[in-house]
Amino acid sequence: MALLAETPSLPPGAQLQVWHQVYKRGEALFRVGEAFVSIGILRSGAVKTYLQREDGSEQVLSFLMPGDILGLDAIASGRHMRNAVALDTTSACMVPFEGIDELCNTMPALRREMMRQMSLGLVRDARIHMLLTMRTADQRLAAFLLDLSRWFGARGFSAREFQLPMPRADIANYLNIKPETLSRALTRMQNEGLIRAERRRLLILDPGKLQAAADETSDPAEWAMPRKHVQ
Amino acid sequence: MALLAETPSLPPGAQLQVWHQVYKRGEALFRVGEAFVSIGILRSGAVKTYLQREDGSEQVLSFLMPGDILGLDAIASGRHMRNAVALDTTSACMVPFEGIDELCNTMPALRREMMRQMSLGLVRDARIHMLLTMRTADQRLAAFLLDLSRWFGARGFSAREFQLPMPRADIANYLNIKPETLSRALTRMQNEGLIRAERRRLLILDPGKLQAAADETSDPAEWAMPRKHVQ
DNA sequence: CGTCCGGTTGACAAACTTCAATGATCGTGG
DNA sequence: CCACGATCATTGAAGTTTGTCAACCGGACG
Repeated sequence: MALLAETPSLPPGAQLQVWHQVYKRGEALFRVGEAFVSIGILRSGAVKTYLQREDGSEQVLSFLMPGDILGLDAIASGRHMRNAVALDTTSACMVPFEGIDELCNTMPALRREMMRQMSLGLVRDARIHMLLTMRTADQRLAAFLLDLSRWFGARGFSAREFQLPMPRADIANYLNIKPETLSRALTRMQNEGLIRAERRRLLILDPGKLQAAADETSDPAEWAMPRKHVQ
Repeated sequence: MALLAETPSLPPGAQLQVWHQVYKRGEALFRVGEAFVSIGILRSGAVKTYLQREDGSEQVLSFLMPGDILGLDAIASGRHMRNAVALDTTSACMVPFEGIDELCNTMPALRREMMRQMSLGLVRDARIHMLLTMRTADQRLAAFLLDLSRWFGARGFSAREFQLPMPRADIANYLNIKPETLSRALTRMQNEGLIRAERRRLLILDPGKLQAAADETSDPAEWAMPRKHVQ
């Protein structure tokens, strides 16, 4: 998000107080209910966001990687709507929303970029929805690994070999399965030669088969084919 | 969304070409890939949005009710990112996004309202995420019915008795269960006196128990209690 | 009045969770 | 430097939930 990342090309008289902040593994960037003062752009490291259930268990909502923006869902209420903690040493660029809001009045480009980012957030959430509703744990895992792979690939890193930024428990929680199920799915994929996973190192041996595993359908013919009216 | 709903209080010289449109059950408001020209505010009826999977099956992403806004996720790419079809006779107020975008430059209040709406969309998606990751089909169903109930209640309708705007198959798809499972869950809840469901009419007999069913936890003690660093 | 579609029910199979135990790795303090 | 405990990950066996297949029912509609 170039427009938020730097301060050049600001109209004369405008200023945006921006600062960097570093978080150690486990530190909270913000918590549910906290007043919303600034959004953050992740610079390095990784972050997970999550909510607490009534029964006390937690639900991981998203993993954020460098370039991602935190806190946009807090705009409506002025309070943060989810917890965000660093999964590792993480640095973020914090920008007071007050200032952004002001600048949006005089900088149409910034306003459009903000809206674009929020729109992207909605698209991403739909993507997560599709991920969560895949039939089997293996499918979800395959799709998740491919997502990560593409993320790294798109940024010039190896799409074949990378470090998982989060522990198994968080991946399992995110995919809505138990860690045991995740572990079994991983070993299955290893035995079939799709991947190699040891600790946090992940090696994708056969991207094609991994994609096939993500797309796999139980039934050959139709499934829940859109009914009438679809033409 | 008052600011988008009417055209009064526009600055002199501004105009927003707004029109109403009526869709019959099954008609598409828009489809994936279509150029994004206008957002829609649902006036009456109900809409579902969905995406097609690689295997041809569909995944319902959301149900929209009067007051909800359609198409905000299309801003980033300029193309619609999901299909939207009317679940019943539906009227929507269509507003060209071009015009909104222009007006945002001169109407800070409109800009803020747009951002607020998108932010609300992000919050809602997180809510769906929490719904989808509930443990059992019964929990998801209970939570879903309560959501509907609150929606009606908040708008002056009966929170106890209302019409389900969508068929069973769509509810099941949305909750990521099979229609058979949904049917069984419904009969279970009827047998326990929580609800009464026949055809599309839903009667909530015991809201307290229904809420309890949604919150139910298998294990008494801890589950996935947030680990360290949570203080 | 028969057909079609949406919904329900039963029996069985598959996927996932639960409980329990073991192993590996890592940071910390003796 | 090593030992220790804690965390993280893996595995097995048994239990629960959900999916699958097939049949059936009843209202809507032509």
